[in-house]
Amino acid sequence: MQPAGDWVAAFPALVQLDAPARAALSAAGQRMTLPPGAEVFAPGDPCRAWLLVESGSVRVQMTSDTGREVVLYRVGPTESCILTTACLLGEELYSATGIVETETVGIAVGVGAFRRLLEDSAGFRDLVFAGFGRRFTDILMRLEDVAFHRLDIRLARLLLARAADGSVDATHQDIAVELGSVREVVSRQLKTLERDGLIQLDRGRIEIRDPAGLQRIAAAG
Amino acid sequence: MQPAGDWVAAFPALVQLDAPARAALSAAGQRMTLPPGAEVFAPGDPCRAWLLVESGSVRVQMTSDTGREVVLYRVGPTESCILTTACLLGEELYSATGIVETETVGIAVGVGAFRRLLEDSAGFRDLVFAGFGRRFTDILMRLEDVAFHRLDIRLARLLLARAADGSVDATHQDIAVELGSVREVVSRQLKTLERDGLIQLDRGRIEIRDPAGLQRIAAAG
DNA sequence: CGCCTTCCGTGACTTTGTCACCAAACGAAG
DNA sequence: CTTCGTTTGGTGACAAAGTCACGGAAGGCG
Repeated sequence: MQPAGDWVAAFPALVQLDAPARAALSAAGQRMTLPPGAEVFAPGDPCRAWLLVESGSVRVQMTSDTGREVVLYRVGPTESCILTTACLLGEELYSATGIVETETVGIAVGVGAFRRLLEDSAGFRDLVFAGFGRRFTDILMRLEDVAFHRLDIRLARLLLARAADGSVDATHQDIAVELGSVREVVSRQLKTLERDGLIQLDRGRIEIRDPAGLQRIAAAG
Repeated sequence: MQPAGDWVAAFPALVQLDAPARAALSAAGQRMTLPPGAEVFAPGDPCRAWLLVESGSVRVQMTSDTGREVVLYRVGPTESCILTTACLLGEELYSATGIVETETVGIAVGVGAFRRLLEDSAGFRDLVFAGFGRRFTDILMRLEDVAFHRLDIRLARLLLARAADGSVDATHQDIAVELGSVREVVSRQLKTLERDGLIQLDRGRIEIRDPAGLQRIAAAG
């Protein structure tokens, strides 16, 4: 726990808040650091607090009864988790899992304080709901992707999006979860891309050899 | 347009509103009747008003670039459309289509009045956001369904859910859109169910012959 | 009745998912 | 360094679902 105003001041997103709201956030927010792999919430959990990420990244994914998984979205710095907001507002239980990806510093605001802030601060309301609206569209895109788009196209797009320095660090399983598919299929697709000279496979890593070629595949859908 | 308070009084969901909010809603809301088939909004449209259904039903569905469609949810009496709320809050464009199913009487509240009501009325905020939270979970369920559940199971469930009086009035195409699949596949599955004596097919209609048998299939996943 | 539109059935083929194994690469313990 | 268990990746055989291309049957309507 930090002195009041310390972490609040560090949030660009919070400058729009009026003084009383910032003070209330400081007082009510519990600041915490979570290690990679930590489970922030799981399906069936009641929602006890509104969550705001200061630094790091939390991955939110859904698991089916058959064990298959799909990544819904990630919560990055200055963002809040739409599922948490939805659960708080609708008084529902979590229906997905939140997993810390990189060490994350986050603020937890208890239900009571969250509701009070929503009541009292127009700035806080904007903060909460603007993000909400934008994330909702993201989820719909994800639904469209999984339901309608071919896997090779989505795979090519993911590789391009993730290829920070010409390579992607991820296992085939990681990628399958990202796309809502399964390892075997992803492995085969990657093997084909390798045979065609577009990428080169290593254990836990994929080197991009022909970005333009991947672009061509990605643009096909 | 009705006299102030007329239609507002008819809404069970609105009793929680305080007098000023009800007056504001009465003044700002545009009451309108829409025929079946009317398009309430389409992808790319800007969101000009918050929508509330008084009677009837609006189907919200997403269309992919390849022409495939999937029903996201329906908006029934006393409900509002989560996508509209999300677009208003996030200042985004519509990403789906809203189509009137049965003749619908609805209230449209302009953006300005919507924002003012959100600011001024705690009751209105509750009204808007409680529904929002619940619908969001529905969408996640839909995503899980489309991504992970077998079609025969989802089909059996749909038939049972829709079999009001022992039969379902829908074309195979209707059902395919409902499930996010395609007509040919649905036709084949239905044919199999008919061969197994679980249903009987007519043009635009499906008679349920063995609900227990369908239950067994539906329970398998 | 003839004509047109909608709805349904089906074969052939592609893509994706499931199941069952195996092998290579890695890492921790001895 | 070797052993051994775990993680990761590869592959064949098959099932489920989607795509493409038809063609035919049922209804509506002049």
